[in-house]
Amino acid sequence: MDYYPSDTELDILRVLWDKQPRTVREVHEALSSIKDVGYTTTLKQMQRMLDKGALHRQEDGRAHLYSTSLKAPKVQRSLLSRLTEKAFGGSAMDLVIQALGHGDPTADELDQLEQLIAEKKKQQKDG
Amino acid sequence: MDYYPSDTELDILRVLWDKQPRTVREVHEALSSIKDVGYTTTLKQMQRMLDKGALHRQEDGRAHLYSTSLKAPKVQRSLLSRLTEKAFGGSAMDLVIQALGHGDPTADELDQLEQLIAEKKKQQKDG
DNA sequence: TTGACTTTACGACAAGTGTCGTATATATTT
DNA sequence: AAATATATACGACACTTGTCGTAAAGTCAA
Repeated sequence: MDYYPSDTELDILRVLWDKQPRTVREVHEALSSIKDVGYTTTLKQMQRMLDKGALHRQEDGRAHLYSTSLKAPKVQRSLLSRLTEKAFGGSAMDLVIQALGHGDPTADELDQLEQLIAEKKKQQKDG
Repeated sequence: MDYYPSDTELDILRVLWDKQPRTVREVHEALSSIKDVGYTTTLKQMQRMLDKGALHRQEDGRAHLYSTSLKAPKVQRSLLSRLTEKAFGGSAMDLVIQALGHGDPTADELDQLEQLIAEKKKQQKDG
């Protein structure tokens, strides 16, 4: 049911989330800047994602234009909940604390987070 | 270099983190409560983890006692940083916000988190 | 000692993943 | 038109993962 993209698939998804649609060449070039991989490797990976329904495409002359209809937040959430389940015994808070403890958040981010916490607390009081 | 346990490996690690050392039988029984899997499957999985160095073992009569020297927080951190990298474009804060937004934290947990944030802010001011 | 159990050791197999090489068709450039 | 470049389609291969089946060896009760 759920779809948990592999690391390489996520590389491709991130490129498309940044800008869609793109040709294989464009995706490949974006990937090249972060890792060394052959063009046909990227092509194959994208074709497999097409088969799975993670991508779709339209003709563009001799080439193809690929897009994804998967939404980043949704994919992120499913990956997070799997990790929460499997590595943190189901405790999302433990995960948050670990993630926060070893990151290097900016002041703005901390403020943003405080605000989110305040909202959560309010929700509890009200509902 | 880094070791990213698979989901099934994590199932086994969590059992051992809870109590060590254990025999294959014990681990298997713990796993049986959460999923339906054959004894030799668990055995094989543990043998593979032994090969990788994720587990070690000592004789105990005819059976073996398995343990892991991997520490939960360390494994959790490496999984988190991979996810941060691959699914959140490197932003740990985005991950935290997603994780928090869809969890259902208790008041205590929120307090704990606020305290952590306060510490972080203090660190910024001081250092 | 003969079964009945329990354990480990192996080998196997299907899926999925990461990576390419080659072939084929279609432009483009000389 | 011939050579060159570029796209897609395919097939292959090595590895990993999840799952078992079966064999072999050790243990224990009848």
